[in-house]
Amino acid sequence: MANPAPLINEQSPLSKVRLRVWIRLLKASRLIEDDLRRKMRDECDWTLSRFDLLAALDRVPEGLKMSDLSRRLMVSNGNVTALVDKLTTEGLAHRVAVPGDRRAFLVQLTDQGKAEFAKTAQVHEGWVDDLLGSLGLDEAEDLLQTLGHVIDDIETGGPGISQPRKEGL
Amino acid sequence: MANPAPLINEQSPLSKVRLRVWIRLLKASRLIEDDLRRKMRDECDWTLSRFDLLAALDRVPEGLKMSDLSRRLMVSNGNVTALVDKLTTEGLAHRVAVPGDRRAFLVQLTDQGKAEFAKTAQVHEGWVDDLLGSLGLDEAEDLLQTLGHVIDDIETGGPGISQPRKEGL
DNA sequence: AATCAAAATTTTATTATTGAAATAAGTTTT
DNA sequence: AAAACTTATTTCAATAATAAAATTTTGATT
Repeated sequence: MANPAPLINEQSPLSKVRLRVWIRLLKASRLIEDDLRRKMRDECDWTLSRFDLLAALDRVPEGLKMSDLSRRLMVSNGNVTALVDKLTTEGLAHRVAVPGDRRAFLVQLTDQGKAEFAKTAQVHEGWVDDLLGSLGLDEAEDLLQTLGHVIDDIETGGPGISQPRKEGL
Repeated sequence: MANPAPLINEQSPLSKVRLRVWIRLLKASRLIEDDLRRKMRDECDWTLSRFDLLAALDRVPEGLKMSDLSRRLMVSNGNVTALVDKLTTEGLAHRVAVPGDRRAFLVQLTDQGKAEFAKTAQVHEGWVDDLLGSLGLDEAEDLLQTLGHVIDDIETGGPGISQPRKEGL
């Protein structure tokens, strides 16, 4: 009655709705990210990548390997190398040897790094709170859950594995 | 009105939840975008920017000005120039004069451009449908609505205007 | 041990994007 | 109609990110 949902989803409403979701998700994300990036630059003279890197390190006091950082931040290895190098010369982070593996090391925040991050993180949280000001608690929690499902689905079943979905196209 | 919302939101749970929402939104967005970018490159030999540009043009048959494209795609003017130049030399788009304003022109798709976009758009929709496969219709529609609110709020009340929020800090 | 493949990081060359200055056309003010 | 703005686009130099190759170390197999 309401929706006879065709089995062939080539033209199904659902795939169109999902497409619109993606477009809107991307737009929201860019809108927020661009604004945060601009504020970071103008008001703190930081790049957003730098903030993200410090945020990742701040959450794991024992430190993270380069490859962990690369994976978590979803940026290339070379990029992490350059970022960590810069933070190191500025005294915000340092590399410490991993006992038993001379290839790798852990990147940790210095005390100065922790302190500077703490300051900026507070300001950053305020910006985000402003930008997402339209979200009430319930709405925010729903969103959190839905996005969580999407992420899990992509990370587990998703891209690399590509289970067969349909025969024709 | 409806929300007793503490005036000091510095440590309020809500701002923390919003921060988590932002982090998750960004993660989902990157996960999807990276995957689409990779597939575009590997399977179609297209950049994602190219696809986005064609998509914008496809929706507006009468054509769009460079500045419109720049605004819609949220990329710089110079970037649009370069992209349109490339599409033009490949015969997918062309510039047509705007009567009455010799500064501007409209960028339109050529027939070839429309045809090639149509093909790729179909494939693209399939990828998105897969990536967002965890979203049912209801969930997708909720998400659509919530993201719509977020976007509207940012675009109208948001960044440029910056009504005073707090004195301290 | 000697060899080989995998893992962790760095280096490199290339590409994409930006932001700012430059050019040019249109609009408003005086 | 001159001067001063604003808008539309392009050019250009600098930045940031990537992908791929190179280095070094580890772990496993023979």
